[in-house]
Amino acid sequence: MGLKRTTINDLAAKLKISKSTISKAIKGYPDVSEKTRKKILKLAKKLNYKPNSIASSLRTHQTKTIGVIVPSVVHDFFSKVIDGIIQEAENNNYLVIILQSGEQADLEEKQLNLLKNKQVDGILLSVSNETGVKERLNKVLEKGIPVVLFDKIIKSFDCSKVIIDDKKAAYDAVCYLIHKGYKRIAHFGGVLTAQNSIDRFLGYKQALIDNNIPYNPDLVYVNPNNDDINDGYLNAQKMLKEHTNIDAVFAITDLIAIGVYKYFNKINIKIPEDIAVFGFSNWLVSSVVTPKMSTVNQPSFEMGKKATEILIDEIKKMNNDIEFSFQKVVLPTSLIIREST
Amino acid sequence: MGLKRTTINDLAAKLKISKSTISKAIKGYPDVSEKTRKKILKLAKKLNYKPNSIASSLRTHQTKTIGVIVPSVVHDFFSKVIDGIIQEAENNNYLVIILQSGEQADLEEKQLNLLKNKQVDGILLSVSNETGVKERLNKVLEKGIPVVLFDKIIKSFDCSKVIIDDKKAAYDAVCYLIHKGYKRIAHFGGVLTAQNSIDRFLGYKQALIDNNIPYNPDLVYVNPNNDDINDGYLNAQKMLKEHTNIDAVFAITDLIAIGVYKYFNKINIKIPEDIAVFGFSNWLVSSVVTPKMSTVNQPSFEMGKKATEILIDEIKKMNNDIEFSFQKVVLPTSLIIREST
DNA sequence: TTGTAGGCGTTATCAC
DNA sequence: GTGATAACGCCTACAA
Repeated sequence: MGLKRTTINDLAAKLKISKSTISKAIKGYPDVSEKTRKKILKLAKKLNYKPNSIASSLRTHQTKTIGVIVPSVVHDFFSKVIDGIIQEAENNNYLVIILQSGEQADLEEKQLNLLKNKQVDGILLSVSNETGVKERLNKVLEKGIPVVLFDKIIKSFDCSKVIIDDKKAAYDAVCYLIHKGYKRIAHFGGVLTAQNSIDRFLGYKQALIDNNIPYNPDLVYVNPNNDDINDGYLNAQKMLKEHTNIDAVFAITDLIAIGVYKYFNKINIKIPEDIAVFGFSNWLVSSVVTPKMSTVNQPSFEMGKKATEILIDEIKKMNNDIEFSFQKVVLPTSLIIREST
Repeated sequence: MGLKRTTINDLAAKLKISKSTISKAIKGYPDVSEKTRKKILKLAKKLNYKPNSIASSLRTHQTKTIGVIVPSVVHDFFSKVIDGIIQEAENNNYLVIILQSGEQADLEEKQLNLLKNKQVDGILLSVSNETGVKERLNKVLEKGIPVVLFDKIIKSFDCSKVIIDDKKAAYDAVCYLIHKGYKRIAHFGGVLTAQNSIDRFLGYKQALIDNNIPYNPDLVYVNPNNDDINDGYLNAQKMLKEHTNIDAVFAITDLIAIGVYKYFNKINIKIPEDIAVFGFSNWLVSSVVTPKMSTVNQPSFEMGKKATEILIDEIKKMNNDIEFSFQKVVLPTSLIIREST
C-alpha cells in the first residue's frame, strides 16, 4: 500500500505547531508570521504534503470539479468543445467529469443526478433532442448549482447560455446559395424538438421568403439523427424520387451532407454542377471530401472555453454571495465557401 | 441556497434510530431487522436522502472516480476509446475525469499528480510521445493506485495494458500491398520515441524483408505529428522530389495519408493508379475521401471498454486485498481494403 | 439487532 | 500571531 500520505496532523506533530496555523500558512493567509510560515512550508515541501482534497471538499462544500453532459463525445464538434472546456477548467484548477446522454432525456436526467450527487461545483450541458427536457432540468436543478447551457439549449430555461445564431447562420448560407443562382433549394433538417434544428430551419425558410422564393414544405426532409450519414443518404434518395428539379441542398450538419454526397456519387449526380450541397459545422470531413464542401464554421473550442469561463465565474460569485445575472453569449459564425456550391 | 440536503443525522433524529443502524440499512447490510430497514428506507426515500459521496470518500478512501489521460480528445480514435471508457465506467458506477496531455510529458506528469491528488481510484493512460515518460510514471505512481495503459504504452512499465499488435497490423498491410504487386513502398511513419510508431515501422520493414524486397531507409519519412494532415502533405512533396519510382505509401495514420492525398491531388497523381495509399486507424475521413482509403481497423470503443473493465477489476481486487497479476490484452485488428490500393 | 464512539483530514470560529 | 475545538457526513469496530 505504500507509505501513507502526509497530513496536516503529521506536520503539526513534527513542528509542534497547531493544525490551524499550518492550514493558514499553507493557504497563504496573512495572519501567520513569516518565520512560522517558512518553517511550515519547508517541511511541507520536504514531506510532499498535499492537502487532502476530499477532506477539504467535505469542509468547504467545494469540489473544484465541473460536470459536462453532451450527447456524444465521438463528434467532431463536441470533442472540440470539450477540448475548450478541459483547457479552460484546468487553467482555473478545475477538473472535468464527462458524461454522454446519447440524446436520451432519461439518461440525461440520471446523469444530472449523478453529477449533483458527486457535488460538482457546476454543470455544463448541451441538451438532448428529446422533449420534456425543461421539466427534467427543473426537477433536478434546484438553483443550488450553476448551470451553463451551450449549443443545444432550452430557450426558456433560466440560466446562462453560449450559442451561435443558428437562424442567422442558416439564413446566410441559404442566401448565399440563392445569390449564386440556385432556386430549388431543399433543406435536410433535424427533428424539430431541438432548438437548433428549429432555428436552422427557420433561417432557411426566411432566406427563401426574403428572396421571393416560395417556401415549399415538400422540400424539407427530416433526418432523425443529425449526425448519421445514412439519414442523409436515405433522404437524398427519397428526394430524388419525389423531385426532379432540385438544384441545391442545405443540410443541417456536415454528416447529413456527406450522406447526400454518397448517394449523389452513387447515381452519378455531379456536385455542384447538377446539385449543390451546403453543410453545417465545418467538421474535418467537410474539408477532405471531393468536392470540398461549403459549410458553416461554428466556433467549438471557443464555445467550450467561454461556457466554462462563465460557469466558473458564476461558481465563484455564488460562493461569495455576489449577485450575478445570467449571460447569453452568441458566438459568431461564418460561411466557408469551398467547391460544393 | 435552497433547502439543505438530508443527511444520515436527519434520518436518525426523525426516526430516533442511531446513525449506524441507518447506515447499515441504507447499504443493505444483513444485520438490520426487516422492520427497521423498511422504516428507514421509506423515510430515506421520502426525504430524498442520498449518502454524501464526499463524506463517504473521506471515510472509505474510495471516490468511485477514474482518471483518464489521452494526448487529445479531438481525435477520432481517442474519442471512441473515451466513449467506451465512459460507458463501461458508468455501468459500474464510476465517473470519469478526462485530461489531455497534448503529447507533452511534463503536462502529463502534472496531470497524473492532479489525479492522484483528487484521489481517483484508478488511472487510464495513453502515454505521450516524448521520452522519459517511464521515469515520470515511476516518480508519480507509487503502486498505491491501479493504472492501465492503453494504445500508447510504455513496454517496460509494469502494469496492465490494452493494445493492438501494431507490428502485425503494419506487417499485414504492407504484405497486402506487396501481394497486390506494389514494390517501391514508402513508409510515412511517426517519431520513434513512441512505441506504436516503432512497431508500425518494424512491421513495415519486416514485411519487406520477408518478401525479398530490400529495405531502403530513404523511403521512410518521419512525421513529427502523427495526426497532422500537413505533415503528410509536406512529406509527400519531399518524397516526390527525392524519388520518382514510388508506387505505394504506407502511412502511420489516416490523417497522414489524407495529407498525402492532398498533395497527390494537387499535382494530379492518381490514387491508386500512379501511387497507392494505405492508412491506419479507420477514421471516419478514410471512408469518405475519394478514392475511399484502405486502412487498418483499430478497435477503439472496445479498447476503452476493456481497459476500464480491467482497471475496475483491479481496483476492486486491491480494495479487498486480493492478489492479481497484470494483464496484457491484445485486441485484433483487420485490414479494410477500399479503393486506394 | 441496535447503539456508542471515534476518526477520516480539513477549515473556520473564536478565544487567548 | 497562535491554538483549541467543533464540525463537515459517513462508516465501522466494538459494546450492549
